[in-house]
Amino acid sequence: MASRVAVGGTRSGTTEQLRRANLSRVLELLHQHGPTPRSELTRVVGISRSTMAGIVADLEELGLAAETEPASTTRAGRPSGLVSPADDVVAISVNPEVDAVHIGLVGFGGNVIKHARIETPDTRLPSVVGLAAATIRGMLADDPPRYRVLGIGLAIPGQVRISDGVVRQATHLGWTEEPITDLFAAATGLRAWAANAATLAMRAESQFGAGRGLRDLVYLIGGASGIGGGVILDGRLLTGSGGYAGEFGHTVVRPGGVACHCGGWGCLEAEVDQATLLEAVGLTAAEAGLLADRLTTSEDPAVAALVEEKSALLGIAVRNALNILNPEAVVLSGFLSALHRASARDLTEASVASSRENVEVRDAALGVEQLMIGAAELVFGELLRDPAGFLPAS
Amino acid sequence: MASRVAVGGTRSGTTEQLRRANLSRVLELLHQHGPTPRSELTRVVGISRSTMAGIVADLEELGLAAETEPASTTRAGRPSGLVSPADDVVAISVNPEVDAVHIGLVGFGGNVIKHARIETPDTRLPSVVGLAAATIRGMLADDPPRYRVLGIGLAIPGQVRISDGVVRQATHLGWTEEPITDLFAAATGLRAWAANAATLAMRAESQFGAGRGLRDLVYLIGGASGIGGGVILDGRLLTGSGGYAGEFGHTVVRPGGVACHCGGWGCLEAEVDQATLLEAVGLTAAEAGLLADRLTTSEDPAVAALVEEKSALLGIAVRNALNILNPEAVVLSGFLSALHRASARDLTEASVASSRENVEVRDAALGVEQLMIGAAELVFGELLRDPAGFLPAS
DNA sequence: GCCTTTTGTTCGCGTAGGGAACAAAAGGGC
DNA sequence: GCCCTTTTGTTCCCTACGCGAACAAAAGGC
Repeated sequence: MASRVAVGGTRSGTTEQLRRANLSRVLELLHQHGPTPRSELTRVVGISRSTMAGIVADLEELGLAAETEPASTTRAGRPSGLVSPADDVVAISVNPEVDAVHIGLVGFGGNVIKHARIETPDTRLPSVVGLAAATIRGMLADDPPRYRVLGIGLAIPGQVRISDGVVRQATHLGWTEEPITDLFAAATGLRAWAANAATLAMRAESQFGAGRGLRDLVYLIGGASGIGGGVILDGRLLTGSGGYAGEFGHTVVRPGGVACHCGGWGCLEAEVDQATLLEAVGLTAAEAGLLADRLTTSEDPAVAALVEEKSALLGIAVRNALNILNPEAVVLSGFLSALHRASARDLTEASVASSRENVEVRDAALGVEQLMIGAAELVFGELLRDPAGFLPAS
Repeated sequence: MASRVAVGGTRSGTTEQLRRANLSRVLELLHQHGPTPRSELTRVVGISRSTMAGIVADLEELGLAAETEPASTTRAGRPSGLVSPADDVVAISVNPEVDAVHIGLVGFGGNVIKHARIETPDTRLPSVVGLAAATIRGMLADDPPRYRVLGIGLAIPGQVRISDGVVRQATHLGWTEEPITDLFAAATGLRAWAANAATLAMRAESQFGAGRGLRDLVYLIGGASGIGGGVILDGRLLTGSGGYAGEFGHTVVRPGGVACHCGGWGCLEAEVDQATLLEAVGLTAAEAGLLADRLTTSEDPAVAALVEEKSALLGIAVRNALNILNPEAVVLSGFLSALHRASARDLTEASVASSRENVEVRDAALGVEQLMIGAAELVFGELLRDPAGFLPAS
């Protein structure tokens, strides 16, 4: 109903912002829905045919879209050209883990073109940067160059200050106050952006996964190191005043309960953790992928009781989130998804009736490519915000 | 940094939206900051002097602003005309309570021009509408007419469906599924909008009270009928997918605790209620205004213990809100403010460190006019969204 | 009294988008 | 197979908006 018009740069030219905003709008549609007939773009955006002609021409000139011959038609009337996002424009995704680095090449629409997992025991930052830079060079070593690279998106398991791309703390990797985007930029000559991995996982699910098409979404992800999450409201990522919103891991689910490393007691993260569940079914940390299956098939009554107890606690956190945020869906990922699938409990029960209407609890839909897509979204998001302003600088 | 350009109506004319957006922007500044020199408007909005001249001229022509003689100058240079919001443009506020109806006349900037409290034991809707309509006629009975009335804003103690202004349920007044805005429109010939009273109280505090100037805000209000609240994120009211976000009253603060009418157990609203506090210090419901004073001055150790217990429970709800939303401030109103002032407890304690940084707990700043201002904001909000589009129809 | 500073005003320019008229490309009926 | 209808692309002109330059106006300072 209402569209948003983002201001391009600091540049003046308010009439110019119109074109920038329209370029952004159209490219966003292509990114989200893939190849689309020009006539449909015209309808959806609600501008005149002549204007849309100019916009598509601009996008073609920028090399961001291509108009191909009309697809097979079904109705009468002159067929409309199919506008597709450029297939040679890519973002590079990097996700450092404790024992490996994931590196990917992702195009428009969350299309993962390449995905490599490079094992390494060395998590020191210079080493990781070097390894990643070499891998990236390898991926792009076509002659003539096959891809136009927009930049690098980094999914970091830790706190990241978005404004300048500095890793404040990534405990598992032993990084503190590292200007990681600058390091990657220097090593590769590409622009780089970084954000928290859980946030990016949500972003991926929201755009192309379980949250596709939803405007209001709560995301909860459970991993070895705790519980993270994020919130999308009215189609936009909730950041909070300091950028630290979405800490569902520290929702109180049992006042006076287990002490949490945050200094509180009874936090969701302290009360419901992956290690306890793994132990109950005899799995190691590396086998976390099998958790859902084991929890479901186990015939041990102790396991059933544990699932029941933990999912009740998760239910309290979900309930609070529903009452406060009234989203369309709650998406569970990681071991929380396993817990949810193993339990018969309706996690929305006992929420205020009006907030339960039409709420759905879903499991994450994107598999191992979740983070590659999320990290790439970080880069594509920059492009989509102002397509004409993004490119000339690269 | 980023300005928002709102789409006017369904009307086309994308270049026209620019002017509409700029009119909106400038009028919003006048509404929020009062009379402002034109040169300052030019600086703040960041457009050229010539454009601002046209915008101010448009606003004057619409009768929404007036440019007066230069104020007393202090620096060199040609003095800039002072642009003021029109002082004859008003919204009418209506707030039905169980034993009375509040009716007000409010101008730009939350300026309450008139405020009447009409006692009535009859809460049946037709009776309330009739009473209000008569009072409104009386307030506007100047000849020639003194005010230009934008419309009526209704602050309802109950659930309201914003989209069509239907009261879904107002238990205390005994209303169910009432098309209240239509009824008021028919009775007065004015346009009407309705919303939940707690939401409007927050809106008032956010614009002109304790939350003035803040972009991220959590609001909690405690009244005789329970605990309500709302959230402002990135300067915008959080509505949720169904419009029922902000139900802090049903945050779980003691799992398995007191049964709540919502069907759950241990909700904040069930665990912390006004009646219990009033009883402890020997006040009646009508004397709720004295609560903060009595709680503070009481020397009864039982009262102190009660305050301690209840504020600890409130703290859990606040903590959850902080972790999930990371706001700049939490504003407490009604008896929650009384409880907060009587307690020495830091309500932000035990939140995740990063979410506590720079968070402030404040008490509501607007007094009895809070709801009059909030209800008027409902109407002014419509005007400000698209000044040129709003007026011609009225 | 003149200079500087700041702001309002006027005028012409560039750009974006709308709309009408026409052209093009498909299907459908006879 | 031809003509009509439908839908869309294209071209051209018009309008609205905002910018910027040049000039005018109104204040303070020396």
